[in-house]
Amino acid sequence: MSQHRHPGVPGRAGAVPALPDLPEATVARLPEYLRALHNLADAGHETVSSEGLAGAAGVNSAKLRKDLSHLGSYGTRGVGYDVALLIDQIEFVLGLTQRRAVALVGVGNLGHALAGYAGFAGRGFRIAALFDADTSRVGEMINGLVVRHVDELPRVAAEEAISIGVIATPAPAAQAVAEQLVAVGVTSILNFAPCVLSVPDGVDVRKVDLAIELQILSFHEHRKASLTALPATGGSALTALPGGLTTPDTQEAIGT
Amino acid sequence: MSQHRHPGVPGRAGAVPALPDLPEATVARLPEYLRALHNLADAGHETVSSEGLAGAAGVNSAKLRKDLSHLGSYGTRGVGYDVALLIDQIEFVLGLTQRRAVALVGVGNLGHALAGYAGFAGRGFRIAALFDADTSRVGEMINGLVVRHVDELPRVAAEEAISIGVIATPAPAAQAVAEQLVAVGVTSILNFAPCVLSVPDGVDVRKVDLAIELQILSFHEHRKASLTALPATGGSALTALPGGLTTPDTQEAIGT
DNA sequence: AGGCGCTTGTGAAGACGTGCACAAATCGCG
DNA sequence: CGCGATTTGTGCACGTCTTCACAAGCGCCT
Repeated sequence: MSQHRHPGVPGRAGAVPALPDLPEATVARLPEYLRALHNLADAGHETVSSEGLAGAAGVNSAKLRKDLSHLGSYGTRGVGYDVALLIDQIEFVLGLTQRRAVALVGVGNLGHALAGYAGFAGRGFRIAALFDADTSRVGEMINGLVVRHVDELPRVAAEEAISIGVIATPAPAAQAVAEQLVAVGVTSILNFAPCVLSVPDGVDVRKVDLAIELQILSFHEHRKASLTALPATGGSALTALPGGLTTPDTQEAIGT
Repeated sequence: MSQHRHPGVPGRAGAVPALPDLPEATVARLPEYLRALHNLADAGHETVSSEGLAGAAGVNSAKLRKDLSHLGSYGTRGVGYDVALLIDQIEFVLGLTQRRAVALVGVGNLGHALAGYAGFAGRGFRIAALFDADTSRVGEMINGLVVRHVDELPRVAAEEAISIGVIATPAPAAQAVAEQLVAVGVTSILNFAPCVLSVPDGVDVRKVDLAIELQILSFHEHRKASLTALPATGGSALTALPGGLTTPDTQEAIGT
C-alpha cells in the first residue's frame, strides 16, 4: 500500500527501521500502554507479560500483542516484554524523545486549568507559551508563564519551535485562532472549543468536547433506564442488567 | 437482532417507537449533529439538507444520512430535514429531555475549571454537587455551589438524583472514588484521571486524558517530520505534504 | 396532471478493527 | 542435552464501520 520502506534514510537512521505506519486504533492505545509501563517501572518490574500489561492498560491481551507487534519484535517468548526497552520504543514511535513545546491559546476557565496542569511535564510536553485575545488578561502570570497577546504568536513561534497548538478559546474565536496557528507553521492542533475547525491538508486536529462526552453517557443512561422498564427476558438477577450490555466491551469501545 | 420492539410500553410511550439500539459510532456523532443543528436553528434555518448538516458537523453526508436513518425517517426527500424536529428527536434519543444532574468529585486544578464551565448548562446538564477529599477545600464556594466532603456523597445522592459522576481527582484516588460513586447507584462515569477504572458490569466509563491526546498528535507530528525527509514522490508543491495524508479523513478518524 | 430536479434512505462492497486459537520460540530444570 | 512450561507473534474468521451509487419519494413548475 505505501511505498516508503527505505531502511537507510541518509539523514539520521540508526538501527531503527524507520516509522512503520501503524493503524490509527493502535496509535490511540500506545499512550495508555506507555502510562501503564511507567507505573510498572516505578514499581520495580523489569519485565511484564502481555497479560499483565494488558490488565494494567485495560485491554485484551491479544490486542495488546498485535499492537506491539506492529512496532517490531520487542518481546521474548516465554518471558515477556522488557519494560524499559518497551518504554523507549513506544516513546520513540510517539515522537516523545524530544520534549515537545505546546502553545496554549485562551486562558479562560479551562485554559487556566490546562496551563496549571502538572501532568503534561511528566509525559513529554512543555507548555512553552500562553496566549489570549483579551488584553485585560495579557501580562497575567500563570504557573510561571506570562500571558501574551495572540498577535505575538508569530514572534514567539520564531523563537520556540512550537510543535502542538492547544485551543481553549470560546467557540466563535476558535477558527481564527486555528488559522493563526497554521500560519505560523503548527500542524497539530488540540481543540477544546465546541466547534468544527477547517484546516488545510496536512494539519491534524483532535477535538475534546466535554459536553459531548456527557451526552454519550446520557444516551447509555437513557437506554439502561428504558431497558429496566421492559419485561424481564428471563433473568431475575439484580446484579446484572438484562440485555447485551457487556462491560469489558463497553469500557473498551466507549473509552476510545 | 433485538427483540424489544414494543410500540406501546404502558409507562409513557407516545408515537415514539422506543429506543432503537444504535451503533456506538453513531451515538458518538449524534451530539455533534445536535450542536450543529442548534447553530442552524439560531441562524434561522428551518430545514437543512444532509449535505449542509454534514458540512456543519464535519462529516461525510452519506454517513450522516445513515446515522439519522437509524433514528427513523425524519427527513423529507427533495427537501431535507426539519431542524426543530430533528433537534427534538436527537435530544430524546440522547436522553436530554430531562436535565441530568452531574456530581463532580475533585475540585483541584481541572475540577475547578469544570465546575465553572458554563457550557454544560446549555447542553442538557446541571452540576448538582461538588466533592473533594481534602478537608481544607470543603466549604469553598465555586460558581454558587459549596464543596462538600466526599463522604457526604450518599446523603447528597439520596436528595439529588445523580445521573452521571465526573472524576477529576489525582489518579491514585480515582478508583476509590469510582467505587463510592457506584455504591450510591451511579452507572455512568466520566473519568479525567489518568488511570484505568475497574467497575462492575452495567456501569459505563468514558475516559478523557489530555496527555494522551497530545501524545497521539505527537505521533503524527513525528511521522510527518520523518516523511518530509524522504525523497520527493514527484510533487514539488510546498502547500501540501507528500504522502497519503488526506485530511478530510484525518479530521474524521482522528477526531473520534 | 405530468415531468423534472433535488434529496433522502439503503443495499452492497470494501476497509478496518477485534479476538480466538495455535505454531514458533525461549527459558529453566533435570 | 532434551523436555516441558510459558509466552510471544500471527493467520484467520467475524463483526463493525465507512463509502459509493442508486432507486424511491417529494415538491415545484408548467
